[in-house]
Amino acid sequence: MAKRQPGAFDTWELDAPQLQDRSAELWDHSYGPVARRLLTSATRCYASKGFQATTTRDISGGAGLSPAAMYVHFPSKEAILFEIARTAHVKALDDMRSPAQDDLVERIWHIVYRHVAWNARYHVAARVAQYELANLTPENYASIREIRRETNRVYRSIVADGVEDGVFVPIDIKRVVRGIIALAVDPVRWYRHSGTDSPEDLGEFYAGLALAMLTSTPPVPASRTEPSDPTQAGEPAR
Amino acid sequence: MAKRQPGAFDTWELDAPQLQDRSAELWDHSYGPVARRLLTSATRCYASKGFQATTTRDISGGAGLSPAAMYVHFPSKEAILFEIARTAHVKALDDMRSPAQDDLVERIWHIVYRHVAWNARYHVAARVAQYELANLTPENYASIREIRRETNRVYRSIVADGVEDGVFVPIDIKRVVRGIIALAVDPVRWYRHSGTDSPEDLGEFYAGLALAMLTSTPPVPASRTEPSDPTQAGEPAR
DNA sequence: GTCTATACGGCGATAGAC
DNA sequence: GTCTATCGCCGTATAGAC
Repeated sequence: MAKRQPGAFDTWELDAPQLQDRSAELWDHSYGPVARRLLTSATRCYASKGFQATTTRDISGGAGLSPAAMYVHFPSKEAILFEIARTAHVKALDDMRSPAQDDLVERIWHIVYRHVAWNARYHVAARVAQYELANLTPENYASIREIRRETNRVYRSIVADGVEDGVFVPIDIKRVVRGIIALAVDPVRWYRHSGTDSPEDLGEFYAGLALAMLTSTPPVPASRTEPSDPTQAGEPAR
Repeated sequence: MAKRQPGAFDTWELDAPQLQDRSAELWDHSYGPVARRLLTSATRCYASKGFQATTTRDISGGAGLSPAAMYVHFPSKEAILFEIARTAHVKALDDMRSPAQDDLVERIWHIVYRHVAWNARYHVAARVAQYELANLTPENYASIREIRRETNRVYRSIVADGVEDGVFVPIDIKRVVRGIIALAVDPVRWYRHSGTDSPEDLGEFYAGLALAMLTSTPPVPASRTEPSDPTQAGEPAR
C-alpha cells in the first residue's frame, strides 16, 4: 500500500500518527513521565481511531505498559480524554491571546494567525480536543465548554470593537466569529507536518481570509433566489 | 435538566435528534420502507452517539425491530453507515450544482448558498457523513472520497475561472476552496431547526463571506511577526 | 507501580422456529 | 421477514502477587 500523500486535499485517515507528532510537549509536568507517556499514547490512539474504538490495551501498549498499570495513573479512559481536551483547549487559548497590540486589524490578524498555527502544530492533540468531545461525561464536557466560550469571547470582543470603530464593516458578530473559528479549527482535520505548509504559513493565509471577511462588503448577486428544492427528483446512479 | 437552548453557540450534544429531523426524506426508494426506517434510525443514532457507541440494538429498536431483523436488510452496521454517507454526499453535491448561471459571482454565491442550506436542512445526516468517515472500510472510504473530490472540483473550477477573469483577486485556489468548504460544512456541527436561522438565511450569510474572501485584498498588518513560541512557560491553573 | 490473570458485561452477528 | 435465543468474542476494569 502506498503511503498517504503529503498535503492530501481532504482526509480523515491518520496513519502512523507518531510521525513528527508534538503532543508529548503539551502535558503539565505535575504529571510524572509515565502519566505523560500515557497521555501521548492516548492522544495518538484517539486521533487515529477515535475514542470509542481505542482500547485500554492500545493506550497502555503504546506507552509500554500493561493495561492494569494505566489505572494507577488515571481512573478511566474518559479521564485521559478529558485531560487531553482540557490541556489542548487551555494551551491554545493561552497561546492565541498572548500578544496585545492596540490596532484592531493587528489584533484580529494575530489571534487568527496564532490560533491556526497552534492547531496545525499540535494537530494530533487538537483533533482529539475538537472531535471527541461527545465522549466526555456531562460534567467534563461542561468544563471544556467554558474554555470554548472564553475563546469565543476573545474573538467577539475584538470584532465588536472593530465594528464599532468602523475599522470593520457592519456584520453579525456572532456569525462571523463562528465562521472565523471554523476556519481556524479546520486544519486539525487535514494538517500534516510532512506537507509543504508550515503552521505559520497557514496562519498567515487564514488570518488574511478572516480580515477579508471583516473588511469588505461583498457583491450581492442580483438573482436571489428561488429556494433550493430538497425533493428534487434526480437519483444518482447506484 | 433544562433543554438545550436554540442557537447554542457551540455544541456537540445532539439530544432528541428525532425533533424535526428530515433525514427520512433522503433515502433512495429502491430501498423498501423498512430499510428506510433503519437508515433513518441509524442516522439519528450515529449523529447523537457516534458510530462506535451505537449498537445494532439501538438501530433496530429505533426502527421498531429486533436486532436480527436488521441483517435481512443490511449486511452490517458499517454497510448502513456507508449508505448514509454515500446518500448525503451525492445528494448534497447534486443539489449544489443544479443552477448554472454565467456570471462567476452568481455561480459561487449560489453554490455556497445551496451547499450551506443543504447541510443545515439535513444537518443530522450531514453530520454523520462528515464526522463518521473514519469508521468506513478502506474501500467504502475511497468511494466517498471520490464524491468529495468531485465537490472540490466544482468549487475549484469556478474559483479558478474567476481568478483568471480577474473577477476574483489572485489567491491560492486550493487553499481558499478548502476554507470555503470548511465554512459550508461547519453548520452540521451546531445547526438546529429550533434556532432562529433558516437554512436559507445561513446560506446567504456564508455565501457573502465566501465572496468577501474571493473579492477583497485584506489589509496586511505591519508587524509580522515574531513566530509564536510553543514552549512558552505559563502553565494554566489546575 | 507494574505485572498476570480474570471477572463481568455487552457487543456484532447467526441459528432456527414460525 | 420477523422473532427469540444464543454464540463467541473482546471490552473496561479489578484482584492480588511481586
